[in-house]
Amino acid sequence: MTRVRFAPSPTGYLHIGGARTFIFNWLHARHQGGVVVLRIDDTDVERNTQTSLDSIYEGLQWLELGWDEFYRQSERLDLHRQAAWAIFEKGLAYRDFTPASATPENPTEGWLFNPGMRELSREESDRRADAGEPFVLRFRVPRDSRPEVVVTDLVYGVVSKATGDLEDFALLRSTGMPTYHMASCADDADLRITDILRGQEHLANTFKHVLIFEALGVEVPRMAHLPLLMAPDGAKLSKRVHGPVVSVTTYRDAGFLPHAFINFLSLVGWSPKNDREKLSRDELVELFSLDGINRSNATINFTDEEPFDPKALWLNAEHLRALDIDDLARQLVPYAHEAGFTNATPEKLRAIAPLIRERIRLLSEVGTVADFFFVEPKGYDPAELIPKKGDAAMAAEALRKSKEVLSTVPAFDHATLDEALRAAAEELSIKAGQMFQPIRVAVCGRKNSPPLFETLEVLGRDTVLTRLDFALGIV
RNA sequence: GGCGCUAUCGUCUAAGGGUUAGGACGGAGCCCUCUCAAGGCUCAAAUACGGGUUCGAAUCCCGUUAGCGCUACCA
Repeated sequence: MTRVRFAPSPTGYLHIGGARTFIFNWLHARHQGGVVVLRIDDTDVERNTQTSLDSIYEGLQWLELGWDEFYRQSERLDLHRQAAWAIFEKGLAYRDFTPASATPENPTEGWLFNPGMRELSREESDRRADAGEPFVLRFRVPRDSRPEVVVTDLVYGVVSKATGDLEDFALLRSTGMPTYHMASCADDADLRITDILRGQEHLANTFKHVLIFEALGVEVPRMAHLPLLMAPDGAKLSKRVHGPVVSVTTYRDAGFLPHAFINFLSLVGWSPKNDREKLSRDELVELFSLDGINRSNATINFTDEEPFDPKALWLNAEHLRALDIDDLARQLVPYAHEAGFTNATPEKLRAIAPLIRERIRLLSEVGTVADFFFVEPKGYDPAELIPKKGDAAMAAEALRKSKEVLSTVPAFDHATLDEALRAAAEELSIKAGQMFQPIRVAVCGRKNSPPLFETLEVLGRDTVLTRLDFALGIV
């Protein structure tokens, strides 16, 4: 049984890199019919915050992928400590009494261990510990008996590191708290994690982890490291320097569909190798394979002006267009309210949805694309009313004529409107387009809009006539 | 500095010894059209650099350069 885990630490917001790691884990597990474990790696008490934890839940819940088991490392500290001391008992770890301030002597030089501590006798070590002297528990890297540590990564292939280049890393801090390496491996072993998919920044840590797993006497899980997500400036994505664009909730708030967002992220660093781009969640589960994962970092393409990767936008638009009208209308409701359209009822949105479905890339764009369905367009420049190759007089004439026609037309539907308005244009000896533009601007407040007749139909005769009057007054 | 990893159009990627180096987004143009979209068609756009190996290299090897990561009692 495949068991994977996603192990965020609540020291920051859930950003899209973390989300992608979760997605890949989820996809991998579901593809194999396995189990997804969510584990909060909160052993760094100093930096943990509740808001980070909330942000992680919020982001993860929005993805609608779910998980099967849940753990918090802070509730499993005894397990981690027991594991660490088991390693110590086997002689594979030792107490280091060097004060913390003295350890990082010179970070630019290869530090391996603090002098004198490795070879402390068990008796002396116990004695000093009993006397209350603080210490960290360090792993005793077997540099003499073993030339290198070899890992076969499912993405990066065989990678190895000389033990002579591996420092004696800490297992337990002087506070007794486990380090990330210790807690992570003890938990992975205890939770019987079979496949570890995580960011490539952990590739170098993997050698240490292999040593820990071996010391624990457990099988080393399969490893698959994922290429990192970078910002266009070449730096790793970070909330501090790149702003809210890296936060999952930003995508949610802008009106991404969760499965479109998942679709986008799944395609960065991974390829189904069949030129497919728009993929449903089920298709992703079926197609997902570690073979398709890349080894090089990928850049998310955003700018200050456009915070979302154009491809993410396009994919979202694709998924939006694939939604059925009722579903789309339902999803639009909160965004219409957010835009300030207090009169945006589900019924009205249901009527508008077909008109904007192919014109929005984000659900929030209902606010800019469909505004005139909810508020009177009055701020436009009267010059906009003037049709191409026409003048103000032509605009006024077209407006007057359309008012006359629209107030008497027998039905207010597409076919009737189409026929009546075209006939009116002919009567005035102007082109249909010259007839339509003043109406469009009067009714929508701008030159770009959904198709005119459908728009008029949704707006209704009274509203349309009122707006034509207003336009006539300013033209 | 040491160690590890990586390098194909602007971006995401396919091709893993033999292809006119393919697709997608974005860009440009044309068509469709009541505007805007959507849709259709077309075009521009890449194997980091230098050496090998080979009949043949984007692909294998070495070097250079660049980027990223690790080098903590952070994760």
